[in-house]
Amino acid sequence: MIEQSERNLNNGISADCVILGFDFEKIQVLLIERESSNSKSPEYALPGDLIYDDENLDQAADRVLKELTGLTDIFLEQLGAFGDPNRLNKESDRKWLQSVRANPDVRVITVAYFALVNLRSFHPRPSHFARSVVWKPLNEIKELAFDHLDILNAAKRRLKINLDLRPIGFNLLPEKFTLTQLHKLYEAIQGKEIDKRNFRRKMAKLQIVERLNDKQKGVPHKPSNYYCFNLENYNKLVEEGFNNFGF
Amino acid sequence: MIEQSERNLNNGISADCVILGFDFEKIQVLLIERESSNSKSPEYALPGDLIYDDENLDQAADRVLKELTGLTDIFLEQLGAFGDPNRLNKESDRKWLQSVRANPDVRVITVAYFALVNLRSFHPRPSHFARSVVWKPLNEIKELAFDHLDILNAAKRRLKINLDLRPIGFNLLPEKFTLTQLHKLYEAIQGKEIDKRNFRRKMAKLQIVERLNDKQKGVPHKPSNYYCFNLENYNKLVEEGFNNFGF
DNA sequence: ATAACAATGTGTCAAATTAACACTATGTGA
DNA sequence: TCACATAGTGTTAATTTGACACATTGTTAT
Repeated sequence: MIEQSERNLNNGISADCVILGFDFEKIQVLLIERESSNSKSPEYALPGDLIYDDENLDQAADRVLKELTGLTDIFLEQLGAFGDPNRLNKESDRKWLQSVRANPDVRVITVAYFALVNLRSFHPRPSHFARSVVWKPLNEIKELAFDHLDILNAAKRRLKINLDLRPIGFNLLPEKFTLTQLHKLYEAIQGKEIDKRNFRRKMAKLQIVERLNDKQKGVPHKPSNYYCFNLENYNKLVEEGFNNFGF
Repeated sequence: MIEQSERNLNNGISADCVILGFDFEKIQVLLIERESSNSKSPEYALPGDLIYDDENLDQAADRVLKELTGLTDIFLEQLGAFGDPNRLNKESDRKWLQSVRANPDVRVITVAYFALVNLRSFHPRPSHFARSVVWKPLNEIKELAFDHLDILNAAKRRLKINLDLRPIGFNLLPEKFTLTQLHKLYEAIQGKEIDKRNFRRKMAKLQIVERLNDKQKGVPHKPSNYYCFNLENYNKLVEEGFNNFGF
């Protein structure tokens, strides 16, 4: 049927990524910025690209992530498929597609992915699908292109659920981190305060963090001890069927 | 672009449904049966159909479910998108597609759905995509067409996770049921024994079941009391942010 | 040098939840 | 009326959770 030796884009399916990071204050999401056609404030969208006919969905998401961040081997999980037949109801979306796609009017289903990264470990770089890339605070985003706000909301839900099922927080932090940073991360994801002593007690009991012989330097207060994640103990817990990493 | 007045099938995307029921013994899944081309044992697949270009994904799943079961307003949730470019590696799959599809060789992405039904409330009926329909025990299925076994495994995981988040079990039971039936259902989903007294104590505390003035009749032992689900109390719990329906 | 500052790090107790465990009650059928 | 089969019920110990306040340690400013 298909008679072409070059790599073929599948015009009906795209992979979009919700890439989340944590700056020790708020959860941030990586968005691509496009110039507003009519001089309004800039418009944002999730990074994504059409998939090729010879790659599977996960590979397409990996590719988008790699092009944008340079990173591979990242926590990446499918969120689901999205795509109303009339998701192109915004005029600006239609115009933008016309500028970047060969067949702008074809119905596209997007398969959304959910990635967790340490945002200090790379500088996002533009790609053929993203001229300008920015981090934005997850909870302050009120508008996005297409149905991307729906996707973002699905990501928020997934983040919370995942946090109870496994300690995904570690994917958002650097290799060594302080308990306060981990604590703030849990609070940011759950959207509520967690008692400091109770938090530390539970972490101590789980034994999935390990105390390093290393402290913060140059902070104008008592320096915090660094910790790292203990993958081995985590795996043990999971084998035992443990599933309560939440609070 | 599209110049046709008739309803158009989108040849690249299908909706497949994992329809689960409970016979008070085991979790059952509704499969379509196709005659084995070479006289081996029959082959099974998940029910599904290509989507139309003017319907959204959820609507397509609703349609499949309705055609097969006659049911609407059913618990139905998206599982995710599946579809390797080379999912047609089995000869039998390719043959079967040739017999039912206009473009059997086009790459198809399938969006999988997850439905929970009371299997006593209907008799599954054949449809244009399903000549013969059967219930099979979920945990005894070792082989399915295409990548449908992957989808089934995703459904199993989702079922367990969902059970902790909300009392989905009630979707699998008739309106009135005994506590023993509910208990067995929880055991079937979790795949482990749950102490009878502890189970009943927790249900009593949650107040999401209501005792009816009605008993089993004609059973050769002490008749069990019937209960029904209390939606109001359940909603109250959810509003309070309760999320521990598990054991 | 020392005092003010700012964030780290630590323990106890009461309340709630969970896990483990065995016997009586009630209807049917022989 | 007795045997059978399943329904239905309570207690105790161990664990987990939630609420709560103060001493520690390094830096900086005086």
